[in-house]
Amino acid sequence: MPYKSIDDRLAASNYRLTRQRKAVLDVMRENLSCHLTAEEVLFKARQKVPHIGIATVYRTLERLASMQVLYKTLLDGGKYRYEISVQEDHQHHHIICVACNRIFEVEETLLDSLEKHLEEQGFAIVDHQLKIYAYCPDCKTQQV
Amino acid sequence: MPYKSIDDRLAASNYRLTRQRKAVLDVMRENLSCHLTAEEVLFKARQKVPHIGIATVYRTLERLASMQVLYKTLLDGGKYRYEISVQEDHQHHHIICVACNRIFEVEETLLDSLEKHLEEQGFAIVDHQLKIYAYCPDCKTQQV
DNA sequence: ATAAGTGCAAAGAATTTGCAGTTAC
DNA sequence: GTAACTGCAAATTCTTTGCACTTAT
Repeated sequence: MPYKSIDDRLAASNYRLTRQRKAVLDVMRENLSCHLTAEEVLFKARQKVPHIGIATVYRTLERLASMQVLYKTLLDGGKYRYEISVQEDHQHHHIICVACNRIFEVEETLLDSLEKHLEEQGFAIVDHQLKIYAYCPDCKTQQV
Repeated sequence: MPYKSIDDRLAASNYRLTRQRKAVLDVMRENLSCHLTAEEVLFKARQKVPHIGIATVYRTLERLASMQVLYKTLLDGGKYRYEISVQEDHQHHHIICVACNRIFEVEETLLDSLEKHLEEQGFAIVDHQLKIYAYCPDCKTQQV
């Protein structure tokens, strides 16, 4: 299993563990299945390091994403969102509630047959991402 | 079949068919399975109406998307892309080549069982979208 | 000691908006 | 005739970058 821990990946890339970077990383670790925007990360990180700036947050998120420590995605609304990537394989399948905008995760199992089909057509699949727009159970109930 | 033609949808919404809007709509009709950015639409539309401005293009695309005439999506790179929606049900499943950036369409068939599963959990699904990142057959062949 | 990282503010890129003039109906 | 639409330019929003100062190693 070629999975490397986050700490291994950090150590392998002459990455200085500053207070700011630790704060960002801690925020991401404390919000395991959240899909945070840079601004949300900023506010949470400021509870740890009050003077951290948005540029540092962006730079840190960008760097962590390029190291595969975070997964960066453009789910909706024109803002990037970041999520910690605890497993090697991606499983970024989301249900976005069209009423409350909460984001739910779907477990991955189902795209294997499609992938097989496409590989037969000559594609070499690298990654995939599924977005489902729906009313979540709470919002569905609240509708008349 | 509750499908309404584009013209019906336009007529039903006191929509004035200006030269600019006709140009944008024609561009979209002439690029059936393309996923154009606003800027790409602008340049193509200027071949028909030279003085059309980017604001008009955005306003028209936005309006057509809200009428379900176009499908608006954020595929990659932080820009919205627009595609004409010729069928009632959405089938916006794309393969994005990670080498040449071309976008391929996948026919839809496979997410039914997943939807059934989620509906049982209390979700009411509105739409879904699948992105697959891959090397396309051409680029795969060109790799050593 | 010094290369890397930070915060600020300014720059960029994509999109939206205000407004005075224009046009489809 | 008039409400809707247009083009321009300015404003917004999100993200990136330049630079002088600071800090982890």
